[in-house]
Amino acid sequence: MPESQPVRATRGVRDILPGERPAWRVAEQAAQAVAERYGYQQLETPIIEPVELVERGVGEATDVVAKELYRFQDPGGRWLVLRPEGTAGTLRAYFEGGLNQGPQPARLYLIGPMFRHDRPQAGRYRQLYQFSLEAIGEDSPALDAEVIEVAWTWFRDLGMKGVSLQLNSIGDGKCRPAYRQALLDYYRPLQPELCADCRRRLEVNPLRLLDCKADNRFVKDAPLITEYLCDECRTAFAGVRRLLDDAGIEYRLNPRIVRGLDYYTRTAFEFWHEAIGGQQNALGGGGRYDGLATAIGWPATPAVGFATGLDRTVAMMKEEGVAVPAPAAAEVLVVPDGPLLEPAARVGRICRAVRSTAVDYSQRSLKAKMRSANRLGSRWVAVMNEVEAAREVVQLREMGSGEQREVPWRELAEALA
RNA sequence: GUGGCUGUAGCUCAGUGGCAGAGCACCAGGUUGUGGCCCUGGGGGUCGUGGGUUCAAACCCCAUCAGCCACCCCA
Repeated sequence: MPESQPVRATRGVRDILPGERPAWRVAEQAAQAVAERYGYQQLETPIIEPVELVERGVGEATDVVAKELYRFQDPGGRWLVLRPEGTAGTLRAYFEGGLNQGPQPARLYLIGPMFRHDRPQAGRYRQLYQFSLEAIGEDSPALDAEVIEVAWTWFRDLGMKGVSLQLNSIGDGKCRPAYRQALLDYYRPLQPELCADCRRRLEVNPLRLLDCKADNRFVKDAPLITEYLCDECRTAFAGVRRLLDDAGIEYRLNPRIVRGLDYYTRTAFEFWHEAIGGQQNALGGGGRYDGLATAIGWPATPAVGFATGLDRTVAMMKEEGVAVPAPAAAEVLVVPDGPLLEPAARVGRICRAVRSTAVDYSQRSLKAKMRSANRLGSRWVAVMNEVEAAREVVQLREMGSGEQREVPWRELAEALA
């Protein structure tokens, strides 16, 4: 009888069990393959980062920082965070690791867990996994188009169909202030009618007013950022669009895409999936973030990138029926009939030279062991009793055909080859 | 932060006041060394927790905790 309630995983996180891992592996390997095909190199950054990196990089007024950050003090009293996204850390590593002194742009990608303490629900987790990719150190709009193309190709390689690209430009430090003012001029008179969140946004981050679903009716007539872009931003945006057109990548211009992180400038985009139940339809997003480097105290450096969610992508693969065959846990199962631990372990070792092999050390009936062999999906079973162990032979059974023959241990490698 | 729904076996769940159940999983047997289909049996339950009502509570009431879903935001 248990002493108390069984310990379960903490809220909003989950295990990715062996049955699901093959689909994850397909998604991850496709990500690596496509990124590397475009000349991007993998990097890993720490999951813990100094709190300043995220507060100054992502922006203190964003939901991600203001409400969702896992923030804690380490035993030495330093304030740390569990990274909520990968871009700020990647840019930090770019400088600290001297990648800014190599060929530019540095093309980098990262696959790993991120942490956001919001309320969990379908498709939304407190530990989520992202594939993110960045081109750092050059401001060509061709790189904006390139990173979009990488993400686009990744979804296509995975066999995903219902993905759409939403594209916008949100200007830069030069033209955004004017637009910001225009937004304020438009929204200020409406203030009494706005929802509580929007009244706060009005003071803190007016761009995010466009994101509000509750005040949809006001968003419709709000001024458009694209009307306020400066010449440079306008030219850059046109360049991105021409490159996407030329690449045959379809997109929808969506002036309401403003992104939830402060560091974006100019190009902003999101990938949506026609939501299959639930509102968590964003598969990824990104854009240019020329201001991030200075925000975290490094020299001004242009960069562009995206982050995509593996959790939702894998879920959508399943929804779309993308087939991922699950390989057998072990191709060979060694089944001793009786207490024959050493001989069984030895036979296992022999088989492993050529095939993945597990050994059944249980004391159950032979019938029960054969049943598990069947459920494991093993292709062969090597059975032996005491007499056979003494003679150093096994009965090698092929589960598919049911054919079985006696094989000496020394010939097992050939028999399984 | 706000709302809705749900907590019963390892898992998925049925059970609306009167003996705590099913399917799956697990073990054994049917078959004296041999899997899949089938059949039989077995082990396994503080009915989330605490209190209340009642002759009697998994069921009704109160509280509490947890989970899920949704708003919001995002991947």
